[in-house]
Amino acid sequence: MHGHEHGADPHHHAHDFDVVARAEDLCRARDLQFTRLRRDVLETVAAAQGPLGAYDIAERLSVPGRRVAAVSVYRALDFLTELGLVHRIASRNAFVSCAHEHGAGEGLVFLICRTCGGIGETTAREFEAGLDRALDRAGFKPASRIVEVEGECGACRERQV
Amino acid sequence: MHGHEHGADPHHHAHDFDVVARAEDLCRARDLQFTRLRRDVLETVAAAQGPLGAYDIAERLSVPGRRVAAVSVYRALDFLTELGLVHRIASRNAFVSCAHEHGAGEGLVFLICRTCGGIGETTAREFEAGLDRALDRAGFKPASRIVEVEGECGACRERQV
DNA sequence: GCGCCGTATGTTACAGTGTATCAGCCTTCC
DNA sequence: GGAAGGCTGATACACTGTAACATACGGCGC
Repeated sequence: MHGHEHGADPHHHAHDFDVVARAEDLCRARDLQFTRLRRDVLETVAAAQGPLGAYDIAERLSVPGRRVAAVSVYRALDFLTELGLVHRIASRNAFVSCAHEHGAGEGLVFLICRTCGGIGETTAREFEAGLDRALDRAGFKPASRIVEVEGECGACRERQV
Repeated sequence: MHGHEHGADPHHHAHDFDVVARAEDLCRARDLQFTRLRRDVLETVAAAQGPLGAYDIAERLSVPGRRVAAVSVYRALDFLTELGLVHRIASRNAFVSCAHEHGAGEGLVFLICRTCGGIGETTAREFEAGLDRALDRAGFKPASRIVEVEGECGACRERQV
């Protein structure tokens, strides 16, 4: 599993090549800089099969003559995460790219496959609504949510049948 | 916020002193050892107002003459987490104690307060059901779930009105 | 041109998180 | 007594993340 499932109709982006185009649009629209480093980091994450750690990214971007420090990668990742182009997987301390548009109340869920190590996504509005009710009961005012499920993705289940 | 909210009727344990008793029962029932280190770690986590990192715990347990290494704390935390006596907060790399009984299909949610830094809990079966449907649609077979919400807890909201 | 300022990046150092490995200790079981 | 297994200690190491400061580059006013 190295793409994304989205909503009730899972579909896969084997390459996610359009993330960069989306990044350019977003940055133009908001008058932000889409620099070389940010592009490199985004492309690296998008090209990866699974989630990448910041130091992995730094290593992949470092070639003899140009060394990219992890701290620079973190800054680029912060920038990209802010724009929603990259997601952080808290339970793995790693990052994945994402070309989707994400709206509020969408109920974004990350699916972490134990077998292939890939990260999928799905959304569930109904679950988001149920969560909101629970938060309301508890008197808690939410600002951000993290929902991560570990298990086995469909592709890996089929493969081992 | 330094207790736990549970279900529709939030209640607080200011001290969680009964966690240790629960640990003893559990270990007796399963023929596991509730050693001094494990007890110390559990008591330290339970006594804390907010989540504690493993190194924090190690430091608090270390006195001149007895130094507790972080690695020992990790082992004890693994043990306690396995029993459900301690929860790991993935987005904070930290741990909290918990005296509840947790059943399957319960929909456990961690509430992380930005203001006081405390960790609350709530549960929402309906939300769990919605999540299960979304996972089913995506063809994903779940093994474990992490739901963490960051925001502002009820106590802090009242305090600043 | 020149200086100023804000943003992005480079560099180093450091703090925090987590695991691997080996050794010793203690209890239990034969 | 001796073997085996579980727990802890100790050291080293890898990985994750941030703080602090310096530098480079581009725009803008003069």
